[in-house]
Amino acid sequence: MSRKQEIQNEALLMMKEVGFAGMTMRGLAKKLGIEAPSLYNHLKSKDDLLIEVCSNIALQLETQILEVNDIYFNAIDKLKMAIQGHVNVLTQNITASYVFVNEWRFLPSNEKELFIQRRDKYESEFRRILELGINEGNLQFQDVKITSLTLLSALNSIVDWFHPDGDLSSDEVAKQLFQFVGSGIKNETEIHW
Amino acid sequence: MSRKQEIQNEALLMMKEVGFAGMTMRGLAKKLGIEAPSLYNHLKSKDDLLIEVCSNIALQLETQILEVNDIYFNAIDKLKMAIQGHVNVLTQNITASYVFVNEWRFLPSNEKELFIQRRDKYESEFRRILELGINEGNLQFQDVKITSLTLLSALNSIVDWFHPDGDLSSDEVAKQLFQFVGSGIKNETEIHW
DNA sequence: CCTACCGATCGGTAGG
DNA sequence: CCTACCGATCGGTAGG
Repeated sequence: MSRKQEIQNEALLMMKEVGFAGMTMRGLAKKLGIEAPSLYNHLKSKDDLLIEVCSNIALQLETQILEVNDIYFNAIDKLKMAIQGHVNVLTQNITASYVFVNEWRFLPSNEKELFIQRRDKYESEFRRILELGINEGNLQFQDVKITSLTLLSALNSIVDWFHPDGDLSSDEVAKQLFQFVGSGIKNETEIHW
Repeated sequence: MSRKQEIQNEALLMMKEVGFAGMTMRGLAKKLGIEAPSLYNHLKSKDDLLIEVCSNIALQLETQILEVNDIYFNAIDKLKMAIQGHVNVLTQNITASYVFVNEWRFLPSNEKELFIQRRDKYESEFRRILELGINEGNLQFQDVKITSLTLLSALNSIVDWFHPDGDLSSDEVAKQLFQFVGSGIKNETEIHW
């Protein structure tokens, strides 16, 4: 692992623990056993550490959803795949994903705007799947936009509790989250608000 | 509105915009048209501003869930009420709730520990409802703990997009979120993972 | 509510 | 990767 990656990894742990604003370059250097100015031989600013992790996770998520939407499948299967893919990216980079979810809003303004655009695009790809399911007659939602936002937040919430060495695999988590969208209440039960 | 409340309100807006760590007492004072040291006639520390908003929202949520669990009702109705109550508290204090959801982890350590305890208690009250529903035979979940965590995150995500002057009322949002838990996928649809 | 000010700490640079 | 250091800014206090 290169020195730069070591720094990135340590920075991730620190950003998760105290937030991006709470992380100091001196504190980061200390954890690595070097002096703060030495960090700047490997990166050009503190902001860079946040930018790298956010765009890294974003790229993985984007790649995954585009693959799903490129395939000719029905919406239910696409939804499964999209959820599975999303959960996989997050669980395989659990610390980075925690920072991605919780600290992206502290990106410098230019990168923040770009990030928001990418996030909105990603959300719209998810929404496309839900809309396909409605057209196919297999899904029904009052408001697709709210549903997609809520679904993504539900998926992202795994960064708060998932442990890679726990008893649940990424696929098992994905399965549960998929079922959460549609089968919590048994079919026999009458639902009137 | 008292001076202290004016300061709290302005602090909320600023914490939402730049985060608790990003908010400075000088910046806050400037928005209020006074000098930074003057703030300390109304509060004793910057931390106090965060503590107050977090415990304020927490108390409202606790009061509400205990009411629901005190009533003799079936789980489906309780779940509706709990969701409705949660959504109501958040929508009626939308900026404070945003800070509550996103900034509680920057509470000073003593208050943070207390907060986590209260949050866990709240989550367990929600879980009780889900477990009641399972016992009644109207609800089914693979893992109740994960479901309750996911559900609460889904509910909390409204702080990201809800606008009090938008076209959706608090009750309409609650209704949609309730349906999200259990009726996204039509009953006729075969679900096999 | 103000002026004057404190010690501490920040991200980052110069130069080697 | 280091020492030496910069200007800027932080939360907060003293005293009125």
